[in-house]
Amino acid sequence: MAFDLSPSPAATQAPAHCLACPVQRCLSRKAETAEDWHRVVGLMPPLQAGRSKLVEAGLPLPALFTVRAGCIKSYTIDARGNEHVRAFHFPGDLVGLDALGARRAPASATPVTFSQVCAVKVEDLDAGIERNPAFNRHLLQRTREALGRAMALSGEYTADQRVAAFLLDVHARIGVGDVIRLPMTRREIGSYLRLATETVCRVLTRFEKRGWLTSADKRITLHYQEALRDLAEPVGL
Amino acid sequence: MAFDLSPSPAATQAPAHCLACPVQRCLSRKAETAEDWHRVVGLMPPLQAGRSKLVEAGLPLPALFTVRAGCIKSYTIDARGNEHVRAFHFPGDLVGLDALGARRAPASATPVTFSQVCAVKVEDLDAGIERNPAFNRHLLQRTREALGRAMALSGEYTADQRVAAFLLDVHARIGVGDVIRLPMTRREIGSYLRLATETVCRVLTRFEKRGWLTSADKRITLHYQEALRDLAEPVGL
DNA sequence: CGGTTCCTTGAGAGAACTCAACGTCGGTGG
DNA sequence: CCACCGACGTTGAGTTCTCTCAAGGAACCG
Repeated sequence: MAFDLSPSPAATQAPAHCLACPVQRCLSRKAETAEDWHRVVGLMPPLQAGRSKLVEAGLPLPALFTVRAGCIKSYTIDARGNEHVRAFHFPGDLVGLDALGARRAPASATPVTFSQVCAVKVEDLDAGIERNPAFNRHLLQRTREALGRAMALSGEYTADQRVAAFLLDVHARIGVGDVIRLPMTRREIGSYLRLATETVCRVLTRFEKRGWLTSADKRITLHYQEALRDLAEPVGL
Repeated sequence: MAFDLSPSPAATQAPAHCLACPVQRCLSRKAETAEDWHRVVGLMPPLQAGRSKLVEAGLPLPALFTVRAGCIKSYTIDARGNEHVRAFHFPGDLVGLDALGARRAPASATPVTFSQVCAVKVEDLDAGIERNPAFNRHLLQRTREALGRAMALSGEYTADQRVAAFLLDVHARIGVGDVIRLPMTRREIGSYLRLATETVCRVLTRFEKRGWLTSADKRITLHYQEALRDLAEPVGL
């Protein structure tokens, strides 16, 4: 279902920060009344990398967040103190879906880079769920998408396939032309893809030697997406 | 949230096959009217292993299914013709959540063994969503659970950890005393856990040599769950 | 500037895979 | 009735991919 870009009847009731919001795919678009608008869209102060937690694993979910700018990661810390990145959330994505309705959040969430998010308090969301079927479908849809992504990633793939799929996915979501500005470190990428940091490096070097891309730290330029696509195809992200 | 076992106001409106249903956790328990009961619960003829598909990958989801007896597997076939099991569904589980709201189902579903399921047509489900918020919460909750399971499994674990977690999970769901009657083959277990068939065998043999269990083909008897639990703990299924 | 974190490359180790072989079981057809 | 076939389960041997350990250079921050 493509997103409806035509002006909604509620457009005139939108808060000022919504009118200037770069994100098109947002929970707020499902709001039907001015009351709902302000319930649903609470712009939060800018977030610095790693300075705050939106969600704390083990505690109840305080709110559901829509990323407006930047990048948020969901992660867990295992018994040995190692971090495991579960997801990267880019503008338009919802943070907290994995905890919605659960007593305790399964993962923490924190900004990877300078970020801005909108928050919907869980109480308000529950109220919205009761009354607005469009909210429901939106949430169910997004949760299903997250499930699909997790399923795809849980498959049995080589390091090359994983990295290729990751690059294409990130490119599709925040790429500008052929260029990707990666917000996260190699270690975080490796944690997300279940690869050692060194393996991520080696794969990138390998791709670069083949002329498929140019890697300058966090700036990746894709030269030959077809090759990456051939590799990543089985992953089906 | 523990399931409410007290007679619901709708109990007298239940179809005959519901009164005799062994499954307690079912979409039907959310029905509020006689109309909903029959909309939601359509008992299907018994299914033989591998003889039919409930869901066909690539096609729209025809209905959502609740497993009443047996075991259903969700799976995909990759470009090389290899099967990848995404999930095993036991009595009480919903089949098709990963396709709900999507144009095309991401995975097929077929019985692993002699099974019985109830079906809710997608149209009826949508109607239910509009009117009954309890449906929604149920669906969202189940989808979130599936997401949690996928996330847990997508982690980076050893073969021993995976198999231990799998055995405990299956035991919790369909175990009788210390005994598990596995409905699926070693190949299917390996496909689900992203391990070679031989590796699954070797791990089971290893566990048996340590006295943790007795493995006689599809019949597994757990002797020392603590040891398995210690291994599986990081997986957090 | 030090100190820390990140990125990169090399060398060796280990876990799981592939290939191969064999016994068992259940179904099928001569 | 039984021989045959295919699928399944198990075990062994060798290989391969990724990890771990180690080290050096670059970038960033206080």
